[in-house]
Amino acid sequence: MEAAGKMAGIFTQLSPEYRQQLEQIAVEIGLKKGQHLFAPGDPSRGFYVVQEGAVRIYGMSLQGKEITQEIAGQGSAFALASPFSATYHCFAEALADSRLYLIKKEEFLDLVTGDLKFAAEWMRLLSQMVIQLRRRLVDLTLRTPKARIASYLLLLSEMQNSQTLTLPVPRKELATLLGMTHETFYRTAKDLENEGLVKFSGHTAAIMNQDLLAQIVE
Amino acid sequence: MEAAGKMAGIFTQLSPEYRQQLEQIAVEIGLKKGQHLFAPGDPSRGFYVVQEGAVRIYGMSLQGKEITQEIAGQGSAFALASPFSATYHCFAEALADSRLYLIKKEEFLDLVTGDLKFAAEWMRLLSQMVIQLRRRLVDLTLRTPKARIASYLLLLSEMQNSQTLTLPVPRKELATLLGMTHETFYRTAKDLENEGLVKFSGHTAAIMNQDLLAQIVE
DNA sequence: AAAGTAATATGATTTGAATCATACTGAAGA
DNA sequence: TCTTCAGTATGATTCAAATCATATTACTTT
Repeated sequence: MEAAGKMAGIFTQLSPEYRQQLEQIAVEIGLKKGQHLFAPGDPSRGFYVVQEGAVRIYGMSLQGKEITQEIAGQGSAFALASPFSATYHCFAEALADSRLYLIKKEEFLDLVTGDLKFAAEWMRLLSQMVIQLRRRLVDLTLRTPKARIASYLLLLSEMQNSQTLTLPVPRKELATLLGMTHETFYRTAKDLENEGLVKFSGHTAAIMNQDLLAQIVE
Repeated sequence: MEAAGKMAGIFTQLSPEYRQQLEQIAVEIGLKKGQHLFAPGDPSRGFYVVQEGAVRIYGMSLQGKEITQEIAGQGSAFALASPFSATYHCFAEALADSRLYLIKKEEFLDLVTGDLKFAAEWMRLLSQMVIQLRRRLVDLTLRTPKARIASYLLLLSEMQNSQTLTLPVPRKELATLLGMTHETFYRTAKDLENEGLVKFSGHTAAIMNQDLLAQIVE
């Protein structure tokens, strides 16, 4: 497993102590780009941590429309709720050739249900996921595409602690994460550029005016 | 606290054993219709169980647009993630004169972090909340208003185990729960009526054609 | 019973984002 | 190197739902 500094997402908040315990039982898994790891209804094997590459978690309507729920890059964990569920409830697909750790549900449950402090940390972690998901729900339903993009850029800036951001995936993918079509994303991103707030270039983005960007979020 | 049969929502799944323990530490609280229980940023006191009445949990954009996240009726618990958080993150408002139980976070944490089985159940509960929230997110972004209404009616039917449903709140309120304006709700509901799938009347709804309704969801 | 308010209901209009269409660009593969 | 394909970019059009406006009906409350 990566050093804490390379961990991304909420999973970071777990104590090193317990991350080490998980490391003990982690099983390595390889995935080719485009390969699916699981789909709704598949029996849950456990949760995953991305060692290398990136995995997209998404839901789909029966008409085939998709919404990306999460993009798990290096160090991120996903399907964290699955050890307590019989099946997976969404799709997971490798966005690039990837190496993952699988933490098998049975072994994980043995650990977490046998250690009060570990359990307490895991409850905190799940609670934070609930709170973040609620926030996301409010964002997607109440905010404009422009505000969602601005908000996401500021989030990245905070996570990477820099005004120059490395986008975890092609911009095309960001669109579906932010609940819009890629056309809308490109157009709106261009608007932000024209207003001098950001500058996109390849898989990076530079925040030119943080204050104005924050204003758009509100 | 009510008998298990009167409990609604995910909280029901907690063992009676632990519900009893919570009952020991529950503090009764009264709320007048329209009164606010908490707002984003307020220090979290713990979570609540509705004994009588109904509470609406909602988020708000800075422009004042609202999205109802949850309507907690008799027997439902809300703010279940709050014991692990310093503050509340949304609004809670009484939809009617209500009596609630407050389960204070400190006492709850003492209980849950001191009993491995209780902790395990609570982790399962939080995991299910995560899964349900994800499903809701997919629904709100991918499904049409019509499908969302149909889906909700079927959910109610399942929960109440009947084709004749008691709506927990005025239809007006359901609209914001389902992520649409009340105008859209009334119109779309009327469409469903005209197609002979449901029949609304006051605070009840009758499912006339379950199969067709299920077809619309898909 | 009257008055006032909240909920239900619908019509007309606007609008923001999806959709459809097409083109350009740059990276990866043959 | 040439080809192919994925990603980026924009224009034109459509469309569903929000918004604005206004009634009507059903509850409270006095």
